[in-house]
Amino acid sequence: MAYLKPPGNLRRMSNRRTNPDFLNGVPELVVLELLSRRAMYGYELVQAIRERSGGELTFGEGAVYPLLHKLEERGHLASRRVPVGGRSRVVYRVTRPGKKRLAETVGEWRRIAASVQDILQGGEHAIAKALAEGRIR
Amino acid sequence: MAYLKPPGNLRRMSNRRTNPDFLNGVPELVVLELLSRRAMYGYELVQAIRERSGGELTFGEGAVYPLLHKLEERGHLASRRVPVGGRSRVVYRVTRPGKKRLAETVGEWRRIAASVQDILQGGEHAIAKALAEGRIR
DNA sequence: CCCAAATACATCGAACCGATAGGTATTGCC
DNA sequence: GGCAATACCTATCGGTTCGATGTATTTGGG
Repeated sequence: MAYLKPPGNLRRMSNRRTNPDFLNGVPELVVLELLSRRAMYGYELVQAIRERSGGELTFGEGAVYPLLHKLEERGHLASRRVPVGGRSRVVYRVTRPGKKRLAETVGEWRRIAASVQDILQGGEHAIAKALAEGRIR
Repeated sequence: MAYLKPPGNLRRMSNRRTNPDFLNGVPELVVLELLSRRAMYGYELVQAIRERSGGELTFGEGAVYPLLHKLEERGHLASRRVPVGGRSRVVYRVTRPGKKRLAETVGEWRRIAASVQDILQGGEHAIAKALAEGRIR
């Protein structure tokens, strides 16, 4: 069954069904961050993301499971099967390379978020800073 | 000619060439924001984005021009040709619907950025806030 | 004891988006 | 003339998210 967004939230106005604005790369960042604190299985992760973001971020299973597989392939995650009452859970944890990747990703996010913030505030200080550092001339 | 990122920045480790992380929707947001302050032509906009973001955001012509056309098609921008010394510039300004769109986009950005920030800081207050507002249970 | 709901895993394709690479043409400077 | 900078534009490619869909087990209400 599909997970509905909380009732208060209006659906994205354009009837877009893919790649919503600003969410590119966010699932990976969030998954790595949450798993770096505690090993979890896929379904648990889906719930955790929604709860942790106060319902703002809701990545369904269709987004999370393929991502977990991809991250494991790349060596950023490792999994082990845990039998729980006749049912089998696949629990993921972040590997050392995964933690490195997470650190890089967080840095990238912060830099971009700061840049966008600067532009939205019409700030001139970004320009002054860049000039001082010789990044632009 | 392609625009190179500043020398200090390490290139994205995976040899990705398209749709880098976290930049989805950002070009549109930035273009609307900058044009809402001052009408500009395409080439000018490309420079302005780089300068305003201190070299962090560099959207080349190949990203900006198609975006301008798309936004004009949707009625968010209007253009007029201005001949300048035998050369012709296409100057864009934000329409009223465009300003509405900008406001919505800024709101969306802020909400998502705040959510990601919360998760990165391991904050529990997002959960408490959502509980108080009944967004999750 | 039956059935609905929740749990748990998983795949696939549609639609979309940014950027590289390519192209044309003019202007100004040395 | 040669070259950089200005100014515009498009085709195409790779990569991404998410809805739809499917299977199977456990739990709880009546």
